Amino acid sequence: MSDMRCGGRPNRHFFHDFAMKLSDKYAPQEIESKWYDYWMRHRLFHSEPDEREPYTIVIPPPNVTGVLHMGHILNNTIQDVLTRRARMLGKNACWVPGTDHASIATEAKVVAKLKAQGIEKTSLTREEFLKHAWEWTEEHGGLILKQLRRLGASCDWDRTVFTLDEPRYESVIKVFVDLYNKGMIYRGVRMVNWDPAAQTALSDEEVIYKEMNGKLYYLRYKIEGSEDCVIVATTRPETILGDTGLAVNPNDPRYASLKGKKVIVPLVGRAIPVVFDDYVDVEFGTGALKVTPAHDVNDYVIGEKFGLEAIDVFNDDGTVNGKVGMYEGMDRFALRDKIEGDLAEAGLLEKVEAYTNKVGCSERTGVPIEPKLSMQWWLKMEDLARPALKAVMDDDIRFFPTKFKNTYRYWMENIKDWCISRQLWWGQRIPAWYMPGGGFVVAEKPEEALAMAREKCGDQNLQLSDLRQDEDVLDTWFSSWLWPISVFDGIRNPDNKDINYYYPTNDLVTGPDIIFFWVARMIMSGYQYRNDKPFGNVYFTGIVRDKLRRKMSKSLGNSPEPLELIADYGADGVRTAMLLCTSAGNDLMFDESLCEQGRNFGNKIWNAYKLVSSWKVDDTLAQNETSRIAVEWFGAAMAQTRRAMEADFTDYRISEALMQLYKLFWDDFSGWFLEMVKPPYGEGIDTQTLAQTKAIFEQLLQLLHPFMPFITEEIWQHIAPRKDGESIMTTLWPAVSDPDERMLAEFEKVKDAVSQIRAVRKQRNIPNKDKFVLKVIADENFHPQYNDVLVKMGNLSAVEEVSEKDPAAAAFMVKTTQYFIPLEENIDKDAEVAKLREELAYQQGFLKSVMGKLSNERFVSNAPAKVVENEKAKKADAEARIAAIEERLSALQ
RNA sequence: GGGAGCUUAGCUCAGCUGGUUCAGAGCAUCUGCCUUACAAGCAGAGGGUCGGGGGUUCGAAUCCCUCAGCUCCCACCA
Repeated sequence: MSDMRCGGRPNRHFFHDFAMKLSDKYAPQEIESKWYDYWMRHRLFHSEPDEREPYTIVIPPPNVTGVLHMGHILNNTIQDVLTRRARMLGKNACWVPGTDHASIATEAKVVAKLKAQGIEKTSLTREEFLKHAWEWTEEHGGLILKQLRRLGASCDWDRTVFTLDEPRYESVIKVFVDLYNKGMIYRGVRMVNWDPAAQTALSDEEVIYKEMNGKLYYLRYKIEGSEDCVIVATTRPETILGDTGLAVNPNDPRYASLKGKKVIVPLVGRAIPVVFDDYVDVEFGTGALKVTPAHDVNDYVIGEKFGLEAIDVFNDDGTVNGKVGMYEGMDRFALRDKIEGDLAEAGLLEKVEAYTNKVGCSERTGVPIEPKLSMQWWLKMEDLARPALKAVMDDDIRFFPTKFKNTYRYWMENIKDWCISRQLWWGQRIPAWYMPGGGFVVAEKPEEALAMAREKCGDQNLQLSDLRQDEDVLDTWFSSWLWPISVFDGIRNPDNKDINYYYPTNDLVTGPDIIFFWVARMIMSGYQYRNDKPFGNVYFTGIVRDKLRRKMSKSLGNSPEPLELIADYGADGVRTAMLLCTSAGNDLMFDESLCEQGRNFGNKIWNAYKLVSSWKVDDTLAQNETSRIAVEWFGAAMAQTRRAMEADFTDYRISEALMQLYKLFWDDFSGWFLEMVKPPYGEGIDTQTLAQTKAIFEQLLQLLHPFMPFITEEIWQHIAPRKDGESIMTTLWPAVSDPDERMLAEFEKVKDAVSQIRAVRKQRNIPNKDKFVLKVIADENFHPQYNDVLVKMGNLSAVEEVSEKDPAAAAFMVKTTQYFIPLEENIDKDAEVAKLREELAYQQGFLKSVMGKLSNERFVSNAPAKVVENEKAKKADAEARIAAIEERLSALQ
């Protein structure tokens, strides 16, 4: 993109030098790295506790080996805007960055990488594997945080942490031991979601249901001692190996005769009892359900109820084990096809239908989950959930948008215990040690465990080597749920300076997809370990989609590469693009053309600065009236915007806040203010106006800085002399003040008049250079104090108050005021008359509707007085306009 | 199967507790302009019976009912 600066010399800027030639177009590339380095060099992002009010955000930690995608751009742009704004409001802003070890995802990547090198994980010891994993982490780790710097993220990088670094590791272990000692963690055999690819248990939240095209198989189960059979529909015929029962609904007359009977499992030959349970849906399939307690959650429940055996027929990798003595070693999906064939051959397959159903799949590996009975560690959730639910329902923690409160409540009220153990190596290893004679002890350190074991066993000669530590690690979320506390080391040192100062944090910016995984659990841990909420507000972002509403994904290839976008449009441009199309909780349709808009805005700012910097002071000049008004009016306009932005930020309508500024800068500042104070060609500008313009420009830059940090710093550094180490980011935002509403309203009329003058010029083909006198019949909507503005902005020779209408003129109205532009050539009477009639008809229609209301007794008696007054004013207004139009019409004819 | 949300200009969306900030914004479009900051620009203009139907009300984009379409979340239908 070096051709972006074609024609211009390379931008080389020096502090305090704003007289030199600036390039035509804003070239963000070198400017951005320059200022980021400057901010870093002066440690401007760093925060230490002090007497100021803190403002804290903890980053949702991205996967340590992840790379930046558009979702990160969105999420982190918002966090940066919030952080920079807070900083400029005088708060001690601290945005803590970090990464997540992402146990399953990272372990899977490392396993795959080793496999590519011909190394099987199973051939490695735990220590060897972890060494590889750490190497991988160090090689790829933290790249994403470096990429965030390109975006301008003002994180306190000195505070960068990792969920698996030593303090965080120890914190997790400490919490595990504590919860165990409180009786909230237990070990037990339960039906878990088993991922045969990763070979680990998963929590319910890690299972996603995918619609899959499959088949519904109708199998024949012979009734023992009879030639009849029961037809059973199933989507998983391979699980017949584990069938230990057949269930039918007790109210189903078709099967009433089966009471006390047994049926024979096809191929397997096992005789299994028929049980009667309401769970069975008479409508589905044939109304008969095969029961496989070891491989289906519902079947497990039925099995428990009727004392059916649970036969686990699969190995951990999803292949058939030797328990049944058939099909041993086959993969579960290969088995399905094989069994279909074998059943058909044996005449035990009634029919097969196409069938789509939802299959639970692993969030990480994508393979279908195998429900499996397994010994795991569990965390009781009931007590944890209670205060966490209350906090959100009472708006102690506020959700944006609020609709997620419902989702949250439903989950919290139906919460199930959390399976926290994972059969992986990459993560915090569960601090439980098994004793030779059975039983286990839980302790933070091996030595403590040994002491406890000796105590428990009554054997003082017991050695550490006699104990066997649990092989499993903890769910990644069991470390990230402590994040707002652990980043400040508040678990290990609950009374340290940082945690006491920064906690609770202020805002959390994250996606609704992890509301249960992460948000809810952080709230729980917050109350458990700090007795306080972890954050005050949660801003839920939407999903970044392309303009066709498709989710951005690698496979579709519809996701732009963020760093390329930044290279092409500048970080400020990309940030602006993101912010322009986002609102809390709504998906956003991202289109690269938005980046153009963002870039164009940067260019607009750049050019405005170029203009101002080109002005030469003429200190013999006094400030003219137009400039005086411009400064005063713009102050009011800026105050109005400032106030509106404050409201927008309160509601986290960040897109709106930026749009307010966008319009203020583009329309009001560039289109009106600068044009008003701009000196005529070849002339200088008075000292006061230039100073005031620069002061205004600086304030605009300050307001813009949280959104567009780079360009605002660049110009701010140019616009006035700065010391090394000074930065716009540490200045204070202009305070909120009340705008001069009266002036704003009056000025709107002036703008309207100017606009109409320009329209007349265009309609009549009057060149912009040609000056003329504007005549006006003054009334209460005309404010002569702005005549100089009208003259300058309308390019008039003068404004003249008259009392007579000028029929030979182009006329227009602002509110009730009539203006005339005398024309040298005769006007097109017919066209003018037609136009006036059209306007007349509109006004008459308007008047009629107003009169309709006012003549309606019920309206006058029921509506508030204020509303009625308003209608009366509208009536008077319309009447005045109609009178004016009619007069003009008669003058023309 | 339950729950939540959405439907307003060509596109993306604002419109809070019904009444001149009610029909708006940005982008896109059209028409003029290379006007000495900016064509990545300037000036002007067009464009919507607020998803359909019904109701409440003096008055509905706004409240209620109903239908249609879309989206998301939760749930064990084999």
